[in-house]
Amino acid sequence: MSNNLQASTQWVPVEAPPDPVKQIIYQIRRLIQARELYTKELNKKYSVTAAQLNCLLALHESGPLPLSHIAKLIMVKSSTVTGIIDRLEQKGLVERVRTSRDRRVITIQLTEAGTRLANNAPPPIQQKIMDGLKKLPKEDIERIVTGLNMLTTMLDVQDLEVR
Amino acid sequence: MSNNLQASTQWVPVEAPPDPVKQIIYQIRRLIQARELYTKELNKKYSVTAAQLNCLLALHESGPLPLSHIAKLIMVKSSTVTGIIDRLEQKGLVERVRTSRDRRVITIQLTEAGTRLANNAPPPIQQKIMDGLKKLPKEDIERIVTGLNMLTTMLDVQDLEVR
DNA sequence: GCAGAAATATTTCAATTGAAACCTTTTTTA
DNA sequence: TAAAAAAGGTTTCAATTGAAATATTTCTGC
Repeated sequence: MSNNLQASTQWVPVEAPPDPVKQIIYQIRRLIQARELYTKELNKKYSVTAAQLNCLLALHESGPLPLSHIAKLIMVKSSTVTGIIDRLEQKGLVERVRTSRDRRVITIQLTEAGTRLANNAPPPIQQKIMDGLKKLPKEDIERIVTGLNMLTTMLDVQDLEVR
Repeated sequence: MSNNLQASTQWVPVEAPPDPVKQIIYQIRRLIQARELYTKELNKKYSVTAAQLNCLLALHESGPLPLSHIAKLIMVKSSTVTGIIDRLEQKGLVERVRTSRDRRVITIQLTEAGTRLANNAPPPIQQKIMDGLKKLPKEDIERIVTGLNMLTTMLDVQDLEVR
């Protein structure tokens, strides 16, 4: 994240845990925190949150989309998307239309203002990660991919049980 | 996460992106989602969320703590902790006391019920990750650690700028 | 064709999250 | 010592998130 955020270190632990397994936990928490701080900063500077920006960019890239499709693209539940679209609509950046033959489907499309914003949009955090990653050698990227893959696979497989 | 969650696949994309950099973004999102789903499930089954559980376990491990110290341990802002402690206090699991000589400090301590719960607590998601990780060979763990390290370092360094 | 199942979207709800403003108390500085 | 700054907590606020319940529409099986 930005350096000033780095400087406001209220939450930064005194030292990183030495146990590698705990390190991973710690790094994941940092990842999530980075995302949270980023969206607040984004909202302050551009009046758009990360989730909203993701919607806008998805629409900009793929054209008008049904709400459920947006949900899949940005990987959140549809009840969450409803709220995000509500706020984007209030700002006049998108609109809900019923163009589909299937009358259950609500299609979301960018307004002119929305398109303008999407064109001059600040980078979403994904972009920041991408920019950073591209500077790394291929082996490192491969390493990160496989590592994360193992992690998420693990989380999907395990069941919730009392120890 | 658990298999039944795997089964309710509304948000699971049709296919994982092939570009390694995009894969990383995707895996991170899955990581975050896993955490979110886990806390909901936890709350449904045990009436305690992940954040609350983390507080309880921190107190159980380290004894009574000032609020600001808890914030550092679980890596969230103090305004967030206030809310979490509020809810734990309502459930009678912790209590606020003023034992410190410094009268600004509020010390949080487990009640008997809180201690009981901490002793029979379901595993926090950290534990699940740890359990899974421990089964992996050391090189893999090392790989994940370094990969995540590079990622978070990257996120800390970069600045928020319009492209 | 019709009853029941499935899909799409919304509403309501509670929890989390951090910023900002604020209060109280302590420490620093002049 | 008095004023200013810093530190610990709380309050208020808006956004995100997913579950559950609901309404509407479409699809399926008979």
